[in-house]
Amino acid sequence: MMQESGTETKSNGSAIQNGASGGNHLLECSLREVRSNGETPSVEIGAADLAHLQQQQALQVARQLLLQQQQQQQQQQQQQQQVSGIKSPKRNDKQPALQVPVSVAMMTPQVITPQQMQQILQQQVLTPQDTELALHFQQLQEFYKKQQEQLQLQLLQQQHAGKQPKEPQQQQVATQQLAFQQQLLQMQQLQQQHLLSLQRQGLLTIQPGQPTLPLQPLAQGMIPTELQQLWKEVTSSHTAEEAASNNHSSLDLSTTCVSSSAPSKTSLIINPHASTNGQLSVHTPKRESLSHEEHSHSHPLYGHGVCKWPGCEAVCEDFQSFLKHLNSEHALDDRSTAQCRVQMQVVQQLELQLAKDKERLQAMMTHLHVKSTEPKATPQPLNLVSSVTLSKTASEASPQSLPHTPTTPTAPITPVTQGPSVITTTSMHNVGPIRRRYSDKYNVPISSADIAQNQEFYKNAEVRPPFTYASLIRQAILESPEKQLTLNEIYNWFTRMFAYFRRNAATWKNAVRHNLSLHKCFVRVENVKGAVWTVDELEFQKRRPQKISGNPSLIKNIQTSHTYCTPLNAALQASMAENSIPLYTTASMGNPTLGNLASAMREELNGAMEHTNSNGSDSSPGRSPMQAMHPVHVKEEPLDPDENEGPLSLVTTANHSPDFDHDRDYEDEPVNEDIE
DNA sequence: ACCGATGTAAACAATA
DNA sequence: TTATTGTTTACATCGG
Repeated sequence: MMQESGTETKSNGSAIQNGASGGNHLLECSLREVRSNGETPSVEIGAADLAHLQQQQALQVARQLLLQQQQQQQQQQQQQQQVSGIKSPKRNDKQPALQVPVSVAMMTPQVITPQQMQQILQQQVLTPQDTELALHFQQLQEFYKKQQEQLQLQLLQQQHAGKQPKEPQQQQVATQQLAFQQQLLQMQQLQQQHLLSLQRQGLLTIQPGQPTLPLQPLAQGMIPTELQQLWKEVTSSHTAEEAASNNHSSLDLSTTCVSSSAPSKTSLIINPHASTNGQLSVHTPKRESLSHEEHSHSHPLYGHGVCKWPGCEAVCEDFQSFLKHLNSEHALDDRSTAQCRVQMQVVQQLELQLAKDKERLQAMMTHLHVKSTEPKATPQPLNLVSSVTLSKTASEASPQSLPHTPTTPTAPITPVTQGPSVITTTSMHNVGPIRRRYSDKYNVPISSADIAQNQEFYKNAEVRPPFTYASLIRQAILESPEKQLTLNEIYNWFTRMFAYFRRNAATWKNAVRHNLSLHKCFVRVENVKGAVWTVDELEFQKRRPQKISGNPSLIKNIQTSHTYCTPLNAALQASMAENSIPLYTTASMGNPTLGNLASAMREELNGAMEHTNSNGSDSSPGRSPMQAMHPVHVKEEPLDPDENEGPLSLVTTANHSPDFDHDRDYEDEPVNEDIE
């Protein structure tokens, strides 16, 4: 089982990495840019709204055009059937596959209106954390916008080129449709990746009670049955076509080849009325190319010398050749129409998904906003970490009460790990333990919006804290009044402070023990009650001297500085800005009661900010360590019942309050309970 | 490529 | 006997 998990993790991780190099990159970069520039998300979103609205309108027009065209084709088909009666069964089967999705896509304009989005964003006073959420929402929107833009351009291009008759190029149809299918999958992956990034940043949290993954609907439910059927047919016909014309590239089709080898096969793929449209293919650069030229080489369908028509990737030396290629190879025909239909399906589904995500976002923002303003008057339990200002909310009572999206109660926002948690729920079962690396910390915005909020965040969201076990253990010990804790008390601290550690107890407890034994900085001291663990600060500081070796003075500063959060935050922001790391702004870093945070955070960030002037504060024992926490990622636990540890009712500490009895509940929680 | 830090898994022993 | 605690080893991953 373990080996399986490990393997899964590895492969998953690589998959994610590969995906990270995809189209999302630009979006993420731009987002970072926005952040670094300090632009307000509201402005950005407002601009995006306008663009979105325009695109919606254009898209709607395009849809109508296509719809009309399709209707015309349907009529022609009926006429043709009546006259000739020559129809292959497959062809008939194909017809609905191509048309039904179109009608669906056209008739159900389920798009997110800018008004809706703005409503969401304006409904609440944006806290820094909300701002971050808004940014991510914008990021999502940008992604979908690009999708729609591409579709729109395709439609427009077809509209112009459609007046030119064209010859069916069935082989190309098959090939390109297959490639288009791949492109669709790629788009899904992009969305998955995007959602992954959201989740990795803690904006989407694990919700054990919700089975559905964000992307699951996209990969499964989101794909209409008709579309799947179309794909199947495309795939099968592609195979047939390959056998028939394997000597020809998809873009190097001769009329002879098409007419001799593909007629019956193409009928499986494309609308048989293509030839009845009365459109003759004239490979003439059209006037519309002028409009394209206006865009110069920024044509959405052209980039890096390659045609970006879905599934095409034909090499075009220059823009002119691209335009020729576009007009000749992607004229208005059944193939292009079908591709547009598929693309519309894609866009439609993406819109639907966006709507769902938007709802989630709204719920999240509402939840966070409410929580941030939520009165926190609940009496604090007296225990070893009683000094930590903990606000106990109802949601803390049980991991089951984690934030839920009201709109998708059955669709859990999957904790995203480095693995493929966004793929399918079933695949997640095998996702092995994820590794927390420094890079994770860097890539994740620092959620320092509010210490209390962060605490709440990690206490309620099963997001892995971006700290090493050693740092967390140390923090737990330092927070205790006597700077010493039993192992079980350390356990309790973990489960109390992090929802993430309320599951998979066997794993992380083993890690805790392992760290305690491994690191010299943890000293076991025999006590009356047994053994307690203490921290040897010198040893701890010596752990990674190389991290700040570049500037020895930093060590001094770190070890001696008692400036609290604000300077540290400034340093963090500066460093993050230098590293183009998106980060939250700090809302309450200045809270002196939170001074201790730094110790844990600093340890984790030192390595990342070697070049940063360390204004970090020293730890202030007895205070919260959570001054800055980065939602990194959430690990998807393997579904091994053996992972469950029995209730740890060993809390012998007198300070242990009944309020924390739920710690046991966490440990009782089945590891796989949240999955699905 | 190597090494250190880290995380995970597991075996094993001591102890309550 | 069982669970907990503690130690140790092995392996994988990542970044320097």
